Formats: sequence, structure tokens, C-alpha cells
Amino acid sequence: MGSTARGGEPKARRGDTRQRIQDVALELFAERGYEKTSLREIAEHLEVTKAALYYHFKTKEDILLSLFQDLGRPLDELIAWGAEQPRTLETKQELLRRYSAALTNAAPLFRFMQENQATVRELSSIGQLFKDRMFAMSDLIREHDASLSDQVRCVTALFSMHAGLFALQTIEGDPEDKRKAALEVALDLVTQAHQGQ
Amino acid sequence: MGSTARGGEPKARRGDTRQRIQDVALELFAERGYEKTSLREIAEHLEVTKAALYYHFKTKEDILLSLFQDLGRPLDELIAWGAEQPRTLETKQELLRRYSAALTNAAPLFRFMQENQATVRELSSIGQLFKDRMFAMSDLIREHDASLSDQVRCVTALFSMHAGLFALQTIEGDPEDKRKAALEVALDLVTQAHQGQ
DNA sequence: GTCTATAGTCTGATAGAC
DNA sequence: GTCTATCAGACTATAGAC
Repeated sequence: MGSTARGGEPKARRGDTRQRIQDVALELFAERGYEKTSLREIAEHLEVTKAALYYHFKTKEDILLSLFQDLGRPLDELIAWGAEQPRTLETKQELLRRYSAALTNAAPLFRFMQENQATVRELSSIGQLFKDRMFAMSDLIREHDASLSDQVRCVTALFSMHAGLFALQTIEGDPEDKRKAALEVALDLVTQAHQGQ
Repeated sequence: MGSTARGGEPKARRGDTRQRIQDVALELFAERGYEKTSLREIAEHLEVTKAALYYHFKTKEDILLSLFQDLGRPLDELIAWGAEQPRTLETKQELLRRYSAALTNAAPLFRFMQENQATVRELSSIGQLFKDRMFAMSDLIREHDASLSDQVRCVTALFSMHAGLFALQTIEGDPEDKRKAALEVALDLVTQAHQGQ
């Protein structure tokens, strides 16, 4: 999943330090939360000093912002794609399928976003971007003039796939099977909402 | 919602300081996150000193734990109630109705729990309690031998009501209407899961 | 039950040598 | 591009007066 080869070279190649910082930072952010992860910890994992981090990123927040932009790009592309499709049920179903795939590819980032909402919301540079993305996505799925229940159904469809990845750890079973099950439920929900119109 | 009378007396009555600390702490925790809320801020809002906080609570974590226990009690009672009911569809629907009501009553706490999962998970005293509660709740709703999709439907039913309270802010409309809509969707989901057996 | 004062630690961030 | 050394500030928590 991460693109860092761990356990191989001890000091490793030059030129990819920025990438390695991102990898380690995301891993620690997702595991222990943004606030509880200090730059010292990130630096120690990489066997460099804090000052080295500041060469590549202006601030701690900047590291997170770069992750959000780099790993979140597929989602922006998905939103752009959805915006130029006809607003049919088929489009919405395809949006959910692609969303599910995007979620899986960037699982650590989404896990982080899900579990650190309070932090992200307070971060000036990221909070609004995150909100805008979720808003744009839900706008592509729901119809503003549908009944409230059907709108809830559509938004729930989106969030059920988040739950499918993370909060569903309570259910035993293969993660890929659970992902498919969550997608199936999401597709059902949006179909029901469509028929309710 | 909160039980603190704000804006009235400036220094106010003695003896309810513990309660007032809880009120202010929950408000700030929910608003800005646990980590970003310092004891200094809590003390300043109450017009007391940090040391006064330490008279009533052993640590910062202890404040959160007390909130979790005091405000979460209705949920524990709900779980206990559910455990001694027959596992019928009607029971599950009633569980969802009561859960929705409990969620509304303790909205700030649940908002906090939802938005600070990473923090809560790392807090030794609370993380496990929280996990146990959610696990017990989902165990009352889902059937272990049902299809994966139906189990996802049941867990989604629970989480959709969380979303109904917080993540659904993207949808305009009266909060109480949204709560009802979310409950309706949740009841539908658990009914479908029941029929799928 | 609430205060002052402070200990001790860690944080994000900077300056400047190599 | 990475280092050493250091900064000021914030934090939790404690000791002890009143």
C-alpha cells in the first residue's frame, strides 16, 4: 500500500526523502492521530532530524496538506467526472463503485480523515477543502428535491462505505468481501432513493 | 442541552463546580477537539485556576472519562435492556428508536466521540470501553449467521443515525426532521436485513 | 474548595555550520 | 540536503498557603 520499501537499505537513496516523509507521516497520523504524532517521532522513524523535515515542508500542517492533495487527487477527478455525466441512476451507481475503489486505494488517508475530523476541521488550510469535497460528492448522489429520507439514503450510501472499511472491523471476514458488501448496500440505498422519487 | 446556566451569576454557587467543569469541558472538547483544548482554556472559561480543576479530577483524561460514564449511562442501560429482549425484528426496531433518542439527548458527547476517534482510541481508559459499547450495540442488531450484506445493513443502520446527526449538515432542513428521516432509513435497513434471512 | 507559584517536559520552529 | 544547537511558548501536573 505505502510506496516505501521498509527493511531494505538502512539510510537509503537520496531524492525521495519528501516521499518517505509523506509515507511515514501518514502511517503515524493514521495510527496515533495528528496531534499526538510529533515531528520528532516522524524524524526518528526516518533516522533524520527534525530540521531535515523543515527543509521539505514549511510546517507540520503542510505535510498533512500535501498528503491530502496528492492522495486525494483521484477523488477530485472522480467528482469532475461525475459533474459532466447525466444525473441518472446508472451514473450514481458508477460513482459509488469508483468511490469505493478510490477509498480502498487511499485507505490510510481516509481512515485518518474519518478518525481526526475534529482536528482536520480546525486546520484552516484543509478543513474547507475536505468539506467541499464531501459536499460535492454528496451533491452528485442526492437530489435536492427528493424526500428527506431519500436524501438521507443517498448520503448514508456514501458513508456506509467509509464504515465498510473501518467501523466494520467488528464483523469478521475478508476485508475485500466486506468492501463488496458495503458497496452492495450502498448501491441498494441509492436505487431505493431513486425509485422513491 | 447543557445543564449550566450561562450568563447569569458571575462567580456563582459553590458545590456544583464539578458539574460546571464537565459542562465546559464537553463544550470545548466537542468544539475544538480533545488535544487542542487545554486545561488553561477550561479554567479560564470557568473563571477558576487550573489547580481547581485538579482538585475535582485527577487528570485531563479523567474529565473525559467522567463525561463518558455519566452521559453514556443511558446507552449502557439500553444495551442491558436489549440483551434481555427476544431477538425479534420488533426488538431491533425499538433498539434503533431508543438509540436515536439517546443520541439526541447526548448529542455533544456523540459528536465528540465521532470526531475524535483517533484520540479516544489511544486513551487507555476510554478506548476499550467505547469499542465495547459499539460492539455490544451492533451485536444486538445484527445476526452473526446472516449474509455479509445484511450484517453490513444492520451496522450501517446504526451509523446512519450518527451521520444523521452530524455529517448530514450538508442537507438543509430542521434537525429533528433529519433525525426522523435517519431513523426511518435505519428502520428500513434492519427490516430489509431481517427479510433477507 | 480554591488559590499562587512553579517544576519539569515536550512542542513546533529557526539559525547557521557543513 | 542534512546536521547541531537552541528558541520561546505551551503543556500537564504538583506542592503548599489560605
